[in-house]
Amino acid sequence: MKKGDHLFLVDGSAYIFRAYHALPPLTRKSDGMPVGAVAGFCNMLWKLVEESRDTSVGVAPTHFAVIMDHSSTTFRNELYDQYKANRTAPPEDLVPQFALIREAVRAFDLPCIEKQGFEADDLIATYTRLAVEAGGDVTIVSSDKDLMQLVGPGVILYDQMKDKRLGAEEVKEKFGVYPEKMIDLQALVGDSSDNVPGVPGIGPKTAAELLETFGDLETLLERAGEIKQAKRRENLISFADQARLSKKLVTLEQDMPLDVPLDDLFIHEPDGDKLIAFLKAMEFHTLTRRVAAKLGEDAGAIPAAAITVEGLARGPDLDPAAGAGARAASVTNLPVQGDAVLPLTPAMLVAARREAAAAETFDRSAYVTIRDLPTLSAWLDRAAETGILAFDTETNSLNANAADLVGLSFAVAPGEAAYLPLAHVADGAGDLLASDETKAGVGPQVPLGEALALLKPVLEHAGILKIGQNFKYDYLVMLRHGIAIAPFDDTMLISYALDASSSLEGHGMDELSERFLGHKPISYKELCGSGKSLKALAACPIDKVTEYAAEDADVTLRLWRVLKPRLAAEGMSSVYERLERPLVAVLARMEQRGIRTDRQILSRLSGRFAQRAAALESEIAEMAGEAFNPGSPKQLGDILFGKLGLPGGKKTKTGQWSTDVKVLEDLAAEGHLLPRHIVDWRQLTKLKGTYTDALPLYMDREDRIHTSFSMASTTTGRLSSSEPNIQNIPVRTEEGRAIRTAFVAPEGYKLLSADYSQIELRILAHMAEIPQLTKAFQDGIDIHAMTASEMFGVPVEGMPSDVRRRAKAINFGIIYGISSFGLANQLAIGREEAGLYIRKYFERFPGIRDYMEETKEFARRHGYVETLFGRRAHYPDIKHANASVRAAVERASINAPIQGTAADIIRRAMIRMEDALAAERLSARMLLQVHDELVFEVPDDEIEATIPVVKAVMEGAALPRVALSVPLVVDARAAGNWDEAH
DNA sequence: TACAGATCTTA
DNA sequence: GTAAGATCTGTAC
Repeated sequence: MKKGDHLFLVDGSAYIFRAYHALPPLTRKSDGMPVGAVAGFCNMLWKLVEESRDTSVGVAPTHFAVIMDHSSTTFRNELYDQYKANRTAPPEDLVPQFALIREAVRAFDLPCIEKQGFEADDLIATYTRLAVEAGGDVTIVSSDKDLMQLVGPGVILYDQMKDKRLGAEEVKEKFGVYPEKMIDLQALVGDSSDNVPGVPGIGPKTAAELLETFGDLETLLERAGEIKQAKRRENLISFADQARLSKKLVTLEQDMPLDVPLDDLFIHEPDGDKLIAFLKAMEFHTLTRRVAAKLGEDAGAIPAAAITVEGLARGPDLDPAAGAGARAASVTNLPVQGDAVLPLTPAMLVAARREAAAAETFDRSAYVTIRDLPTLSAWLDRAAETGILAFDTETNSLNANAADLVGLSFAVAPGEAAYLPLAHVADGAGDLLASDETKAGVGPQVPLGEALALLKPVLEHAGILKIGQNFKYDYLVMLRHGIAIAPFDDTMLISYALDASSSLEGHGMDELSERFLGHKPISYKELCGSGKSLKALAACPIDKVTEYAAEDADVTLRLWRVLKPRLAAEGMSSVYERLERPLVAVLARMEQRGIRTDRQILSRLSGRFAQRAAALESEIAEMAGEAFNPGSPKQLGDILFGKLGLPGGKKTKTGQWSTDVKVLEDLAAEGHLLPRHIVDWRQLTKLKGTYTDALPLYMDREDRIHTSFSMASTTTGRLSSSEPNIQNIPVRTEEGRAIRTAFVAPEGYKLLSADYSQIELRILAHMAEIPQLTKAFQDGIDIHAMTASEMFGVPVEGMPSDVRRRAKAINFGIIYGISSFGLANQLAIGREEAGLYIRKYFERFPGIRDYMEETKEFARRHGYVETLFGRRAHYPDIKHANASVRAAVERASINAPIQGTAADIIRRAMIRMEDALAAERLSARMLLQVHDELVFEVPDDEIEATIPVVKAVMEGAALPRVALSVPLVVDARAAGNWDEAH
């Protein structure tokens, strides 16, 4: 080993367990021997060997070894007899595979190193030290945090599964300390899986914070008395020795005796025959083919090695003289396609697809630019052959309602993708003076009309599945060209049905690609720039756009191959097929229609708001004694609590004075006029800035506003609305409600608003099976008054409005996963009183408490909760160590099934609505959805006939899948504008 | 120019 | 106490 050399150390034991648990059980066909972990191990090792030879990715190794654990007892057990005592024995079908895996490493001609009494980590630590001392670099292939202490100059950790390299900075980012402090951090935190005790009550965040403050473990333990938090201080003092013991346990031995010297890990010439013989014996057909192709060997000519369980029991036949490594002289680049063995179960298909996706690479230079009709035609024929066409539109705008097509991209198989430019112009040709010659400067393009004529039958062909990412956009763009795409799949929605979660990332293509394909696609920014340097897509060079656009289609197709089988494997097909996919076209049409808006009303309101705000502003300045920006919480805080010396209450988490409405209202209640004015000023400027000034900017030539609904941005299944958000148009105050009068129906039409009454409480009554609530809903009784009557013993007749108000707040609180803190806030009462109310409520309705506990338990057991229709919301943080974080996640998990079931129900209503209206020959058009409300545009003379149809569809939307024990009630009203209809 | 934080709007 | 999105300010780049 010398300077410039590079040692790869594979943490073999970790590899085995990951391979075993990540993959479904697999047995050798011929004799049923379990080989799943062996298969996973070989695939990962082969991939690593292949990748590491690609010097463009990293530095090619000169030395290479696979390190294994030898046995379960090590020198650490002498330090602490409980070390790793809680480890369970490895699974029965994994045990025989250990020997096979050692055999596999030898087949790869790589040294397989282990030593009695030491862990693999100690061997890794020792080899690492020696290599660094010799001037070499080290890559440790593992993601185990126990190894992070070794990271430093020349030493990195490589997580092969995630394709992540960890240096000192990444360790710091992950754990808050640099690698040299990792030992101290682990000593404090402990490790439950290794039974390292640590200090109770100290987790990674606290440990990093303490080490930041005190420097190192010893100093911290000596000065523990200075710590403010009582519990933490006590624990650090009484468990100091336990922390010191933990430190010994987690410290890796860097100077253990070695049987194989470092220099013997040098990579030799390969012996492909031996590897192929082994792989054939294991009956890993795909990998055998892949390896043979890469090494230029004829697999058929090589006999399988004789490997049997019995043979292994006698001890493997060692051949230390054999060469090493798998270095090919000629590298062929045959993509491996298809599933080698027909998978037998959905889970196996998922695993096979995931494995295939991880192995496939991206070659942007293979993408094709389609410049003539025959080429386009050939691509569409290919789509007809495969039955699959991943498809993406490239446009000049993010707004699908206004976007013009610039080009289309297609993929028919992984790596087989093309771009069809349709409306590209030479750079600088955007202005009116551009001549035809300038436009011709980008080369020939298929005329739009001819391209669409060829595409339409394919995009509407029942035998060809179109695949998109965020397909509503592409659907809408093509709809505007007279093409209604069918059938289709949407990878964004598949991902959403599978993985909706508040803490996981979103479902955008770039994120999904990195998560599932380990590939980072070209970003729009890289292609077109951003900000000032932003260039129109149509003006970007076609060869660059080809790489970008074809890659998007390619990525979409590969994502579909990985994600689609998961639906069946995880039981989520019906959510996707009944609640997600059918809504795409419905929403696309709603967005396309838009809602008519009265520009004059908005402008009059803007004027009125401006005038009143200006008057307030001058009064505010006068009272403050100086002009300042009332819209700046910072300046306002300084004036109120600094200059004027008013009693300031709360501070925000950034240390600023809080000036939110509650603080200001409290001050106003004490008789201060300035805060009152600020509150009024804020309301006026809010209404003006967010609504009356902003809405006209979204109006089209027909005075209609087209919002964009997002189907995949909530955890619960609700939709969201943006640009503009029509789901938060004011309604509570009179001034705010005036804005709703600007949403109108055109001449000869009315707006019809239909909303579910108390849908979430009804769902709660059903799900928690509360007899009193169910009965009240069945009898049509005022539910809040009934609750108040039960709780406070007040008769419903002549009930004071304040008693009902309190009960109403509690009912809502229950849906939100009640806490005494929240209820106290809502009702402006003390925490104790709020807690009393809650206890009283649970006494009256014990079923609700049971339901809440059961929901939390379900979430803890599964990591997700479910709606009545099977939609899942994932909460991976349900067992979070921080109690307040955990409580927040618990509340969310209580709310999600209720909110989500309501969302599912209105989705079902929307999906059925158009057909139901058409069946009655009604021409009502659905325009908006606001969580529990649908807004329609209805011809004057059809209103009477439409209302019962709309109500019937909405009230029956849970059926037949779910028969609720309570009725769903819908209130519907029609008027000239949204305010009066609502 | 980009982003986080505070605030406010809805169901 | 649940679920969202928009706007404005202030600061970092």
